[in-house]
Amino acid sequence: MAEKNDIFKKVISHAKEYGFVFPSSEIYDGLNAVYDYGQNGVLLKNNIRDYWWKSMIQLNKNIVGIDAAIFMHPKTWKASGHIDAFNDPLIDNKDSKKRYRADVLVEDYIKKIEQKIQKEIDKASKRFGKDFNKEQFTSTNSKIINYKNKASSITNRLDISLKEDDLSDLKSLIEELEIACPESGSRNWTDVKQFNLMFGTKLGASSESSIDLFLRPETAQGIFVNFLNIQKTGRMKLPFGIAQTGKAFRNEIVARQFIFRMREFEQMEMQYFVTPGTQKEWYDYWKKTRLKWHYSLGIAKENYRFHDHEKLAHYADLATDIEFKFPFGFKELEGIHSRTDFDLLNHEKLSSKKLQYFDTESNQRHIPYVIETSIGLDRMFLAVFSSAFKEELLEDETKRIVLKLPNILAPIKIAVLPLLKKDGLPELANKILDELKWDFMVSYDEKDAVGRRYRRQDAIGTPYCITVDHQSVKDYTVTIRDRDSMQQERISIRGVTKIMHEKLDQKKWFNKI
RNA sequence: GCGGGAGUAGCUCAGUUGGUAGAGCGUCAGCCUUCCAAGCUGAAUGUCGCCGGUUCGAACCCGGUCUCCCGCUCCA
Repeated sequence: MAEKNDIFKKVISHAKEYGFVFPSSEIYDGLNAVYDYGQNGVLLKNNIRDYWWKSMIQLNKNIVGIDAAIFMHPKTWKASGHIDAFNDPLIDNKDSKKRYRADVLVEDYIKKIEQKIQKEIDKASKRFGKDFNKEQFTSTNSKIINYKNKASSITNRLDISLKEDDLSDLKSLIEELEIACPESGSRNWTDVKQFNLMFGTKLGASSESSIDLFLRPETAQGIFVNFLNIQKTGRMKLPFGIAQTGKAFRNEIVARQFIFRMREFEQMEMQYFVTPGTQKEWYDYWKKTRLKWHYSLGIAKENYRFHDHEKLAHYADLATDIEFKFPFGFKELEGIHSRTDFDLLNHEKLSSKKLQYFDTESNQRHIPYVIETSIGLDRMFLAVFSSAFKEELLEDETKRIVLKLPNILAPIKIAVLPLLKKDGLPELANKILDELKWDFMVSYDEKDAVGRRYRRQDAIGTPYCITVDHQSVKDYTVTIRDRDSMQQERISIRGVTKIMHEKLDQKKWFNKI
């Protein structure tokens, strides 16, 4: 564990030292769980996004992309269930240090009363046998009437205090009912605190005319509200997908582990709309397809695993996570959910607009079912970055720190290095740079011994270094050095662009998906 | 949110019982070198996380606060 922790620390340091990730507003001591991507980080992040985008949209005839706004109509979050589900009153027990949802504690108490009622019914049923009339018994037995009254008055009070956000009454309720911590039996509670996982903001500059908004906690809803627009203007037929990437915001209670759980983060989501009844087969299809996408990057397969959900979210009928072995253990990287018609159905109810698909074969209208694939871009960044980070011991026992990034994701593809800073080598190197820069992200470096420059490129994961030496000036050839093997080959300068295209061929990667 | 650990140069860290800072690597300028870090010369860089207190004097002691890592909790 200490060793794991060690590697994670090194990964974080490396990310900063080489311009990948910085704490946000660092000169002001940073901001909790907010990070900025640096000059190399932004390239890596863009490349990951691009690899995902192309695999979804460019390579699939029936998937299109959109870019929906971060601000959405407030009703969106009512329909999506986030207003209810992302809004929890929490209470801590001071003795056991355990945290509970205050409303759940009360609900559990009500359940216990219901169990008592059931017990009375069972007892009576046994006693009276065939003659037992449940209706009559429950409506006349004074014990049960008392229980029922108590339960319903608690339920009422809970509903009112939740509706009116009366947190102090919620606490009074817990105290009056003498609810104890299930773990420790202690009744030493903190005040109830409201945790709203959605960030609130206001639309409109003046305070009278402004309305309350939320920053989106997921990008998916931007797709659902545009479902009809896209289906109609794009003449889309089921099954079809809509994909988008973009920022989402969650006010996490605890945000930690570097860029793994941030309050502002980027999602890459695709909603696949299917005919009801076919969701299971498409769920299986996307499970397989998404795992193949991950495998295509060449990161060792044992770093991935599925984790099927037993407890399903309010909208799902099937759900799984693709988990990745981060330096701190296996954690969720991507979610694949069968979301049923939950979202479209609710948007239809709240907007009073029909969000249905007309199936010309069956001549019937229906709300499509949805399979969602949702991956965190920042998590993917961390997965790629941490698994690429290697400290190698070379044969001569010197240490080499190298980022073995998949070529297609590397921030800089090629570094052009004149062996010496004289004899016309820099001039020739710059000529090569000027040719390559139109096709590739290229960097140039002439400072220090060439071996040191190779190491600098290794540290940011540059797959190829082109070195211009004295022979280059004579016969117009250069050497290409491979990051992973550290081997060199000599090629003609005339064919350099073509050869680099072959070496960095995108198809090689996409064909594995 | 609770508990534990930590914050000194870009990175890793040292700093003796309080006397206002150092090293290695890196960076920059130059020299030398035709191919895998650590050759030579020179240089820059820190309000010792921040605020306050104690003291003649604080990187060091005390209080608060911010940030990071770990455990618990939470994570539609």
